[in-house]
Amino acid sequence: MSEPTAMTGPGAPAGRRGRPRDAAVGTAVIETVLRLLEEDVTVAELSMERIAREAGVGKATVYRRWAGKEALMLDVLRSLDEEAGPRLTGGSARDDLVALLEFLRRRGLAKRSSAVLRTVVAQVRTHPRLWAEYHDTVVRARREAFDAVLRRGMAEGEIRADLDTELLTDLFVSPMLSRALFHERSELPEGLAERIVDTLLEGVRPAAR
Amino acid sequence: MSEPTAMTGPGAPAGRRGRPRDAAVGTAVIETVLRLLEEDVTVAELSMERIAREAGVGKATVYRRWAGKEALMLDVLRSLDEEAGPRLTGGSARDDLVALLEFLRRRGLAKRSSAVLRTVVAQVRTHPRLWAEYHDTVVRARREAFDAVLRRGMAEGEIRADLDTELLTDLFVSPMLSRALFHERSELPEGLAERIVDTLLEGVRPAAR
Amino acid sequence: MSEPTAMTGPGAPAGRRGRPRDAAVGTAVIETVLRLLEEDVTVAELSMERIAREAGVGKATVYRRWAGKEALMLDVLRSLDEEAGPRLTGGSARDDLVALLEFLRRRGLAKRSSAVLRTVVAQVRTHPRLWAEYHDTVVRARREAFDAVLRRGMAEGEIRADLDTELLTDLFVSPMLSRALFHERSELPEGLAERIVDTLLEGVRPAAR
Amino acid sequence: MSEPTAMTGPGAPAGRRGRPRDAAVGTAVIETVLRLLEEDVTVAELSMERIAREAGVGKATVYRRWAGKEALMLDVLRSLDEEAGPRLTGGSARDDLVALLEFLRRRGLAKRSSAVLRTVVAQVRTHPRLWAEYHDTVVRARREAFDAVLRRGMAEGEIRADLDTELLTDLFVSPMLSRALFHERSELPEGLAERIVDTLLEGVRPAAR
DNA sequence: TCGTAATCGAGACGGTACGTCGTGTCTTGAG
DNA sequence: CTCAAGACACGACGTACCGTCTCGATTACGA
Repeated sequence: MSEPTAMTGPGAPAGRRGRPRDAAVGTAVIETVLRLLEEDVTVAELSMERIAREAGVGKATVYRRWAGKEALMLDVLRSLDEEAGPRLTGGSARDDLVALLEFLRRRGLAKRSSAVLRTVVAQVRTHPRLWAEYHDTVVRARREAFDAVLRRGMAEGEIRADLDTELLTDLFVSPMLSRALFHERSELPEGLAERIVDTLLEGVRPAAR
Repeated sequence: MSEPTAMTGPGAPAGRRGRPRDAAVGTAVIETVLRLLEEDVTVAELSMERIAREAGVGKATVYRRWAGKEALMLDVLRSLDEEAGPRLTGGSARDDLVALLEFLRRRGLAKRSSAVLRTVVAQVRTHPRLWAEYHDTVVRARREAFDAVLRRGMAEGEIRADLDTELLTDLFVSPMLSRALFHERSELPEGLAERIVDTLLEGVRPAAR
Repeated sequence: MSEPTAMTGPGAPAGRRGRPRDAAVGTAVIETVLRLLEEDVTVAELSMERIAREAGVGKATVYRRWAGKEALMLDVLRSLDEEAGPRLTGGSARDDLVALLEFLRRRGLAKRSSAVLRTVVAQVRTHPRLWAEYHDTVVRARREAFDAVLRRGMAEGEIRADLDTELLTDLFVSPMLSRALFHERSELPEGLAERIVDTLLEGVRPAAR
Repeated sequence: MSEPTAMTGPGAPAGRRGRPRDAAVGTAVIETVLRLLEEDVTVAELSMERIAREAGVGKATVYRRWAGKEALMLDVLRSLDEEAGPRLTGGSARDDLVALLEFLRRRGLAKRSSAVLRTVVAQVRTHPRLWAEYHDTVVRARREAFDAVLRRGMAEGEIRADLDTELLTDLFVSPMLSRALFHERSELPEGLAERIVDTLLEGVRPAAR
């Protein structure tokens, strides 16, 4: 996990004296949340009370690390994005775009990730401060990866240079994201990444052009 | 509003004996929720208790019509989609697609709709059954409108006929939707609909064509 | 039943026009309460809602006749005292006192009466106006019967004339009443009336006198 | 107060881990009930909600100690019987009987006790299990005190030895109790205890003896 | 080797909301 | 005007969580 939210995370808060924080506690809590979400526990049924109970941890201990349920959820969300992003070939922009989308598709398919994404994102979304924080770290990084690939593609003549990369990123990312967040897993079939990228590259207007 | 949730809405439930339900109650409740959301009341502060109190309605009366907060939110959500969809010119597919997206953009800009969309969607999203219900009514209708326009465009040679309309719909809709749900209002500038449609039509690959 | 409480009872209220009251309704309600009490339904579980439901009667109809649960209970209570009191021999005062107490004992034994007495009295007790009303009708009549017998006994030299009949009535009645109201049915054995009366007559101080 | 009801009272429940119960809470609640009853608050107006609010205590905290309103009332009732019973002279049985009854009379006169007795007894009475519990503790103790005095009186020839002490206890206690519970305070005049005891000792039959 | 100090699990605490039920009133259509 | 049915505003019920607060026990660091 990166740096936790407000109270600082599992490690000791600084150079204090006294019993140091047990790093295992932070892990146990986040793992418990993930486990419960995998077991189809609704986010609405996910009370701090229950999380602490199932993690075998005191409630105060949880609040010592996170300011509230949403702050905890933010860290849960971030824990998913710790895995290294996709390796980019550095070859054609088309292949890199496919790789980036394929990464999103695979994450949407993984039971763990998908459960979290589908429910937790909705929760964090409703807390402006936390959403901003999530956006600034995870989302921004993802967009910047796209941005970089797109700019390189423009430079190398593979992508039209007269287009806004912000808009382009949305055109590529949002179809995959919307399926991962709002649809069934069955709507993330193999080859989807390629189809999205290629359709966008070719355009929807027929041949004749 | 279409047919309400489970307990059936403001109208009489089935039998006809006894005092009939007061249709004004259903309206008052939904209007109250919309008002509170416009007043920047957090979803967390939106208790059934408060809704009933501010609507001047008994709590039991609310529960007589909706099974819970989320079911109520579903109807609130549906109430937003009652407004007539966009008039389609029946002219070029391109113009109809723009019209459909422009409708979404305008709704995302409207204070009322936007506040509700951002928060209520999050609530309904966490309840699979309700989300499915929302999807089956509102979302499906929207997708079918796109589907119809796309098929007509294919028939008339304006759209490539070798593409899956499901995927195409996602390509057109999700960029606009994702901005409405996840970004700031400032990211729904005028002309966005045209830019999305035209970029998709032309394709992202440069020149040669 | 004597005259009901406030709204006047089962008969039509006076010389009104319109559909006359159904006398069967009043009966049905009181019978239903008695039946439920016999079935060991606590008085706390006895809601107006349930009474009306089980009597197959509209709630408003009940409220048209009684001002509330306690007023209804008062009438239920009174319905028990409609049975003719004990036949007094007019012979010795001792035998009449025994007869009066024996009547109370038998009523305390009867399942129906006992259930009502044990629970309903407690309820009515907490409503000063209703208690006064009950006292003025049922209780006063009982005390006056004792009073008459005692005065006759005094006149005929069977009872000490230097005692207050109010106090004497309490001495005779309250032991039986307290067992009927607060103890088990098993504590109302045959012969209890005689033992109370005779002990009181003889006195508790030993022989020597 | 003796041992509270079911959940056990103000003290810790069993285990020893966790924050111990605050003894002040139990006291505050019972005192609040007594205060409200003294302020002529009807038993119907005595909601758990209000008790908790006025005691400045969380509702859950009340329910942690008492299973319901009636169980709480039982403890309120018991709190009245904590005051030391009357000092018995150990002299004549007659004087001890007077002292015991005089104690009951005074309690019936005290505003606090009287208000509680009249209303709380009614509540507890309607719950067989709680009434039994009250009976087994408070009432039994009172009866045993009478029983002891009576047996001593019998042994010393002051009381007829051929009588059942159970019945005798009822003969002495119930007249005073019935006035305390069912009559006005004015019917507990000074000297009442003596009159009851002496009348019972002498007997009601005149002269001849 | 001792405090001193922050940690831990446990669980009580004052609140607030939950969803249900009962109260007494009302509003239907039928008689 | 009555009736059964049942909706209505209100408010209490008993439960569950929230975030805070003690407890006793544990575990480091600095004196």
